[in-house]
Amino acid sequence: MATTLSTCCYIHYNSHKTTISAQKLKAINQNDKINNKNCIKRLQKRKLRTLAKPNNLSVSISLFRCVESGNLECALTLFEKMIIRTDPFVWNVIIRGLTDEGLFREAVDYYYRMQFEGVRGDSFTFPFVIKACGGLSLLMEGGKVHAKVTKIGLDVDVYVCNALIVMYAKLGLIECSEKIFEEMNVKDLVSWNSMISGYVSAGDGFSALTHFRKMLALGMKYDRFSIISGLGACSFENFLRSGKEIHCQIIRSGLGSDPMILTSLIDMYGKCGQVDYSESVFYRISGRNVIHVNAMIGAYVLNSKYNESLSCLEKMIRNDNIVPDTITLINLLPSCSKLGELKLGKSIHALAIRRGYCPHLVLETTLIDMYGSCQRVKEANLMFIRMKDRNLISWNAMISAYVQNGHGRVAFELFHDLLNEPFVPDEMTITSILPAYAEFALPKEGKQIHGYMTKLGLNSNSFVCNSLIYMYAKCGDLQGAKRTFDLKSSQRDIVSWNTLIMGYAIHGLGSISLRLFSRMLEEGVIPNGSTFVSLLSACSIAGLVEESWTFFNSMKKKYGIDPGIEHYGCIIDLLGRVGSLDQAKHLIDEMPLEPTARIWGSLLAASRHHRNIELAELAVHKISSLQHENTGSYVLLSNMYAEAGRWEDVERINYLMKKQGLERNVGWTRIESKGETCQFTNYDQSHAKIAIIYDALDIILTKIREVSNVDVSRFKPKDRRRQRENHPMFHSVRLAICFGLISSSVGNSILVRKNIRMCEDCHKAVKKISEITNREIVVGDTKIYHHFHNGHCSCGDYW
DNA sequence: TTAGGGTTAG
Repeated sequence: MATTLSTCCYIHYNSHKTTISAQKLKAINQNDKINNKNCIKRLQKRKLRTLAKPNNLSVSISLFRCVESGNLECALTLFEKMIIRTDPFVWNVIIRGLTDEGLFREAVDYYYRMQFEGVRGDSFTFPFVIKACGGLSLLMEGGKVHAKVTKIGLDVDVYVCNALIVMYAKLGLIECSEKIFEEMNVKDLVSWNSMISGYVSAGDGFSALTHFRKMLALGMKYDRFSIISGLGACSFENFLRSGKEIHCQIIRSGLGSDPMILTSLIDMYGKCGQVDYSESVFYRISGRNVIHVNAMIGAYVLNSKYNESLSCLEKMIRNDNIVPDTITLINLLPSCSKLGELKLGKSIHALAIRRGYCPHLVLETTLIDMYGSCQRVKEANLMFIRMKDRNLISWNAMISAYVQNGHGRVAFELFHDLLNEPFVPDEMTITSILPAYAEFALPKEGKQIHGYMTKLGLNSNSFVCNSLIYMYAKCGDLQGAKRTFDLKSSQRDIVSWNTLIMGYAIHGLGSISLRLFSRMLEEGVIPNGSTFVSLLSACSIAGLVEESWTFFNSMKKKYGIDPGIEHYGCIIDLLGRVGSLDQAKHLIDEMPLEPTARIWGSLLAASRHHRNIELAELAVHKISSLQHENTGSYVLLSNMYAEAGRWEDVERINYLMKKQGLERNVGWTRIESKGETCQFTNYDQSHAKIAIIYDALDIILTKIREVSNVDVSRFKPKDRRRQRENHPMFHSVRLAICFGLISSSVGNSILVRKNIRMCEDCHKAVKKISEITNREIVVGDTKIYHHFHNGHCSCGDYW
């Protein structure tokens, strides 16, 4: 359609010059509000008297009828066939038709063509053209049109001014709207409504409400649009009291059954956190429509009542014959994400396709989010790839889906692709990608992304600030985390405290975590469930057994917090650490919550540490039955089998993995040296200084062999070969550490990062290296940081 | 023939 219209615009660019007086026609209707029928009659009457070409009149009428009935193609065909187009009326009808259809570019093109053909725009032309400029989001066009109306003296016309108020608000220039509004000599109801709604769309609910009240104080008569904007202002600012006042006003003024107002009321109460009030409005509506249902579902979702949102739709389909539309699906999908209802999410996707709702930018973005939340990153990616249009939010959703599912490296690649797109990353992009940096990056890279954020002016938001604290801690730069925490005191919240407590925890500095907790209480910050996850992790990693139990028991007693699955996870880690495997298994069986893959993962780690293959097999089986991504647990079990020389079982696991399409992650270790980041894989030969690295490794190998527990001689010859192939002697972590040793000054500490957990043999070896070289060696894996010093590790040999 | 309008993604 758009192409056809554009073609029409340009093919007939040079048409005939004006012969009909525009002023005459303008005079006909200038002050009248007439309906279609009257207009046609009047046109016929007047034109029969004044126009020399009655044929042109009938075309004008037909053209108008076409636009009125929505047949724009027909109107355009008629328009192009007109020999004389000097009457602004026909241009106005066409421009209006295009604007109403959302074809803003074409509408503006016709306006320029009108000028080209020497037809002057009138007070009817400009409101349409200004609306089209607002729709195009082009300040340049809008500004030119504004200059034009000022030049020809139409800047005093109420309709023109009202259109300008709306246009500037849409362009994000609310100050310009304000200026026009203030300078208007005569303001009508639409002027007030446009200004109030402009403030709401600019996110300034306070000014919107002030103007709403001012309008009432001036004795202006308000209408449904004033009310809708007023309620929008209350929703935006969480002004429940004002919302309730407007609700009373609605009832007093007899607007209580207006369907649009009822929708806004449901929405306002939902956004003010009063879903009960939303329900009360909703269930009193007679003749509910799909928009009411959508607003109610939105209110449920916003207030975390996901099951209620699903049953609401079910009831409405059954009792009110409501047919879900695109927005119903968009509102419902977050419930699938939060409840992990992948099956329902897929059904919604299928329904959207069947009903022809796709392609739809928002719907598809919500589907990416749903698939990402339900750990279906492949489906999310497929959705993303197939999208016809993408915006920054869809890119962010895809980056977030990768990060959430542990695909940090792909997320990095996508983030870099995004930098080549015409989008500027926003706070959400940064909070989405920062965990990927946290997962893999080193301090210098962490600082680089922080610098980039500062350049974009994106580090003042509390979400971003907390992500930064986490990222620094996870990059191994605890000082950076602490510095961000101290500097951002104005954006600091409970999440900042929890994050820093967790930051020290993952570095095995549990005692500092505990001191921070005390300071947090002194500052009057009340702990929440996540605080205890951080604290219990701190105790567990640092081996503070007694403290762990004290905190766990105080949660309910002292703070009224019911232990969640994460808290049980920390206690199971702790029981694993002290070797109480039976107790850990017993706790899993007896706890009041359904065990998750993470819980079984804790038991698996404990089983690995205490060489309990039977329990490890059970844990892996449970993880598989939860349909959780299973690569890590299979690899761990496979390694246990290998350590025990059970190669048939290793083969079986490999077969299982292959059957399920799972691939072992290629292990690597990264290190920063003299401004550069180097990455090593096992048995790596690619580094420029690899010969010196292997020489250095040779020198310390003799010492390392003393602590290695891999006794090749106890295997059969065939197994011995395989054992040698899997020997950790040249594992990436050792190569990276040796590179660190030869490229840094004696005494300096060495920091490396791994993408998978350290094997036991390397852990023993690095302890020994720290002793013989008298260096502090810090190794960060996906879970914690190991600080090796003088033959000991901060993890207490449990990770 | 003109202006303002309900529910929509992280």
